[in-house]
Amino acid sequence: MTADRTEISKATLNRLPAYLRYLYELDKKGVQTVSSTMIAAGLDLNPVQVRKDIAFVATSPGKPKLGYVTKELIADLENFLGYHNTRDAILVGAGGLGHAILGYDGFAKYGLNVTCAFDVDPAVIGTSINGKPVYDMSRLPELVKRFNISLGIITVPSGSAQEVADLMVSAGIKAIWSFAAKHLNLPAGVALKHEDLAASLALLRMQLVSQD
Amino acid sequence: MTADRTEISKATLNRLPAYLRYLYELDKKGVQTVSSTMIAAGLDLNPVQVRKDIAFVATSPGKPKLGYVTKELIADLENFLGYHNTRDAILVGAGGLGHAILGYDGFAKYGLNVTCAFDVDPAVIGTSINGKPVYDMSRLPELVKRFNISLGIITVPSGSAQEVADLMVSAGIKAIWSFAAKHLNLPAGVALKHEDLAASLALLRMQLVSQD
DNA sequence: CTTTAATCGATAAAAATATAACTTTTTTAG
DNA sequence: CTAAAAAAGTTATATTTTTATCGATTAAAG
Repeated sequence: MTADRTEISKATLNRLPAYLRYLYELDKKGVQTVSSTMIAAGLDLNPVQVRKDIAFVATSPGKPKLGYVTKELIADLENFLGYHNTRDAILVGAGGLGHAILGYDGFAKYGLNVTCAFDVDPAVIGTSINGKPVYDMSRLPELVKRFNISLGIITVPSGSAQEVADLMVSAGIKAIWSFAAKHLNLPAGVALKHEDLAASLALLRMQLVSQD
Repeated sequence: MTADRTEISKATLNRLPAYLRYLYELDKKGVQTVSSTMIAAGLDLNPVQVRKDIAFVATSPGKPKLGYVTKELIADLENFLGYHNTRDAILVGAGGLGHAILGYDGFAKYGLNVTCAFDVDPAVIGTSINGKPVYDMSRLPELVKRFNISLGIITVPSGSAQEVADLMVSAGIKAIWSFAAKHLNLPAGVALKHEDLAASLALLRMQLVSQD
């Protein structure tokens, strides 16, 4: 195990970006120091939970009665989340969703740089979306290797998702962010994050139904 | 509480759509019965977990040595997840992501019908995306009330997300699906599902980094 | 300078979730 | 017709995650 002390929990990691966003807001308002109580109140969380989460990432301890120095905590979070350390990624599937992702420049802030896209549709191959070229799928292995890309985004229909994933893996990609409604089978050592919109929707509906 | 026995867990609810998708595949291949072991193997899960999850939704019990009848289990899952019971929704923010969602007809399968969109940009107001009209934001309350819409999708920049959410709530919307990178403050009784792409990305990067 | 109230950090308890162990049932094979 | 195998169902244990408690610290107010 490469764990420094105790491994950071998945749940914590999911909350950190929300803290960071909240801190940006406070900083913009000129708030110098921020307490875990304040963050918890702003994000509807438990103060103790916030404090524990922060303990993982903060380099300097918080002061009683004041809390943490806003700018320092922001820096610590950004470092921890790797926002300063940009990674190149490719995207496969320049359809509706793929188009939207390529068109969104906000990921740069999170240290993600989508360099180009791939597709099989001759209508989009050769075009450029938001300055990012769309290549033929067959060129994927070559380009991934040449630029040493480690992250791939999948926005193809579920029918071809596994095929695309296999191609990515064989080209050397080490992490896949998939928006396809399909379970992907990947070898150990390749990280996967599956964005399951159907599941999200199910969760929301369930809350909705249980009200009336 | 309307809980039949023990309340269904959030984690379970997140897995059910994946089961359903897998069952569709098997059914298409002509597989008559399916065991929890088979599902678990296909989706890299624990068989007991699958069995417990299924116990929540299945109307008829599984048979030892055989498992569940594929078509029956599909029907049970679809019913449970409410896929047959379509809900109307509106979307606010006809930008890149909003455009992609409006253009995607796959949500119908999940019982979600996005009827129309709203925006403030004169360039898109009055146009139609995938057959869905885009109205001026000011008409939102009127239309939500007229058609008794209960679900709203937010795809606006984070700066205006809270404002949009407030408008939705005051118009009578009871569930919000937000893609904005911003914590929303909502009154009790309004359900919220926040799609935090930054958090997803953080999770993925962390796995990636811990490899090398 | 002393008191006060707020907050941190650490530890403990509780709740939720996942995994494992065991028992029962039913099909298939000998 | 009986034994073996496979899988469901149930109960128990372990793990993870959240929440609560307590003493120590310290900026701010009197």
